[in-house]
Amino acid sequence: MFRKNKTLLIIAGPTAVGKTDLCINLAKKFSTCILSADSRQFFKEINIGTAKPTDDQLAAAKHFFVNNLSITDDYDVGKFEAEALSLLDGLFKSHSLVIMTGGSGLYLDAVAKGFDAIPAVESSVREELNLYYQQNGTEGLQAKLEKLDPVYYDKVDLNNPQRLIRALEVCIGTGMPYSSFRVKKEVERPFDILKIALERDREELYGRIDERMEQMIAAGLFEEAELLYPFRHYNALQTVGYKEIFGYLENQYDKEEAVRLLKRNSRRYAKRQMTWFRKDEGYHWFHPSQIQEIVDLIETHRGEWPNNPATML
RNA sequence: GGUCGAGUGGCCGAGUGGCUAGGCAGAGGUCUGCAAAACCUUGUACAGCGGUUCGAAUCCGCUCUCGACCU
Repeated sequence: MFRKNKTLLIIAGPTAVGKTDLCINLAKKFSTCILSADSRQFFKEINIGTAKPTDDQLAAAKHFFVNNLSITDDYDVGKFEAEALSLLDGLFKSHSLVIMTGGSGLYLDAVAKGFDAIPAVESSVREELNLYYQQNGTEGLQAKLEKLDPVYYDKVDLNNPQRLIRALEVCIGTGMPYSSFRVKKEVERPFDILKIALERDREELYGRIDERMEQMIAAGLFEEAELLYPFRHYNALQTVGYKEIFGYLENQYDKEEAVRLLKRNSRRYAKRQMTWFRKDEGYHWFHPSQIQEIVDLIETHRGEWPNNPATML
């Protein structure tokens, strides 16, 4: 077995499954760093509700893409893909193994599988489309798309305004049908990729989610959300953990209901994440406690065997 | 022992003879630049038995369970 000297280890998994602890252990064991692929931990202003690594954890292993953006920044997966690739390029000069972890399936896939190259479109196009949507509804968007890109029109979820708007902004911004860019070809990365996904029993996971939400609340989640209230319209704050509290601050419901929604929406989020990871057959599944099995898999995968198998456990 | 009331899917809850109530929770899924987002799908449930009827969750009887009151 040949030794793979540039391996990107992906650790995926639903929220609260235990990715952070496991990754820090692995980072220490393999003397490497962690690249976060979490679409909310980027933002330095939102802390408690995103379950970011603690200061101690951040100190225990070098992290990238945590607290690197402000909620007022415009950001998207495309940018993340480019930045992550260029960062990895540098990291692989000094590390043979780098860990990427996170719960954002799309972000993980962007790095692992690649995205079609679609020209950037000015944000004003989207703003106009959002306005058009407000005035003409989903039907209006559908009608536009049917004219501009009948091929994609047949494929999209016609009820999903976000999908419709994205396709339209590309059509309008580039003058070419969105479908003409969607070749969906998986790219070959200049490094090897090993994909691991973490799972726990549904009840166990939900129990952890509820418990962690209580901890977040005790740590001041409501207070943090209140401070961020003026920024609630930023995309970064359209997120589980904050939007439920904004509703409470607007007196749409009481605090008890806000807590219920916080927990419920976190559970649902976890469910969606699992749906995403499940359909990807490239993942090796483990319970977070199976660290030894995970280490074994990594070492086997890289063709590296421990000098003395007796010390492994 | 008697009188009265109630018994609807995991929970709440409408429905008084024929038309999928609904909500909550849950489950499954979609996904290429807002993704912790957005969107889709999803339960013949009427306590049991028998009867009336072309047709019953809805009417009648009995049984069971729960509750209230009475003795």
